This record gives sequence, C-alpha cells and structure tokens, in this order.
Amino acid sequence: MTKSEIDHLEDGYRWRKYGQKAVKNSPFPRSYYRCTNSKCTVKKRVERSSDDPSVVITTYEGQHCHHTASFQRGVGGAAVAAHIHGAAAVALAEQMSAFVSPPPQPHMLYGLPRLHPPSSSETAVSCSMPTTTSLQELNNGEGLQRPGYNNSPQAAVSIAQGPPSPSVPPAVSFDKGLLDDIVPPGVRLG
DNA sequence: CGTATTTGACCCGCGC
DNA sequence: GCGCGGGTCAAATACG
Repeated sequence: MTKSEIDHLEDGYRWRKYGQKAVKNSPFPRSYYRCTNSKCTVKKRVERSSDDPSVVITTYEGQHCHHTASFQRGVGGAAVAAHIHGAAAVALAEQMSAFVSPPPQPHMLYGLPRLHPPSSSETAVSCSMPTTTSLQELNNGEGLQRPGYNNSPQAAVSIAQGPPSPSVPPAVSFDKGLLDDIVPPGVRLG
C-alpha cells in the first residue's frame, strides 16, 4: 500500500502497462504492469484503494532477476542510482511505511501468509519464480518483524513526504536490504 | 521510427 | 451450459 496520487511509482525498474480492468471492490480501475526486461517475468498490479483514493495498492508477483532495466540500457547507470536514492527510494519507503502503519486487517498482507516455499529452498535470483509474493523481499528487513508499529501512520508516511533529518534511521534499515538488491554496492558507494 | 500506453476482445476458472 | 469476474493479448494510438 502506497500513499500516492500517481499509480505509476518509480521503484527502480521499468514497467510496461499491458492491461487495465475495472474491479468490483473498487470504483477505480486496476492496472497491470509487466517488467520491460524480456527475461524478467515480474508483474505487478496497481489498484487504488476504494476506502482512501489517495492510497494505491501495489501487488508484486515474482522477483526481478536483474538490478534495474536502466543499467542494462547502457550508460547512465550511476545517474540512475542517484535518482533511486532521491525518488525511487522514497517510493519504496512509502511501501515499507505501509507495513508499519495500522492496516485494517494485518493478516491480509496480500499473500504474505504463504511465504513458506512449497518444498525446497529456492534461490532468490531465480527468474519466473512461481511464488506470488516477492513482497517478502520487502519485508525480510524489519517491516513485519517489529512487534508494533508507529503511533501514527502519518509519522511513517512523513518519511517519504519529508524526512526531518538527512539520515533517518528507519529508512537506512531497509535501505541496506532493499536498495542493495536493486543498486549495486559499488554504485552506491560512488 | 522505436517505444510505451490505451482499450476492446479474448481466454480461463468458478459458481449456479 | 451459461454468466460473471479477473487476467492477458494485440491492434491502434500517442509521444519523444
């Protein structure tokens, strides 16, 4: 869940919209996106919350087998990395903050309950993985592990809308785990 | 001209 | 079998 006015959030990857359907639960249409990487079959659904039009619900399906499409496009990777720290990271922060905010039903975290693999322990870098919950990647940091959440959801959202300090600890906590997955450590250092 | 988006049609699973 | 809802395809269109 992301508090944003736009549906197409930048998360460091390139997405191509391939469909849109109207859903019954919400008066707003649901958009279907697919990773532009030909070898990456990651998909995501973006729908706007019927309860709060300012909230968009992004559901990821699968896991990326690459860092960012921008890197594969050739030069400009460093610039993109800087961009991620500036904007995309904010979008991700919003997604993380959504898990520390008081949802109406914490147990319905979009398929998270079936995080356990079917049988063998599959590697995180496998393409076209059948598991429909890459969100675990977003939560294996601290999102779900923390026993309680912030007193006010606004506090969590404020991280994305305007951090009070240049180095906010909560952001760094998942920044390492999350950006490390999409931004090469070498680039981040530079 | 290449790429991304729009949008109606099509396919499939499910309940009756 | 039929209707409904959700997901995907693909031609048309828009844009840089």
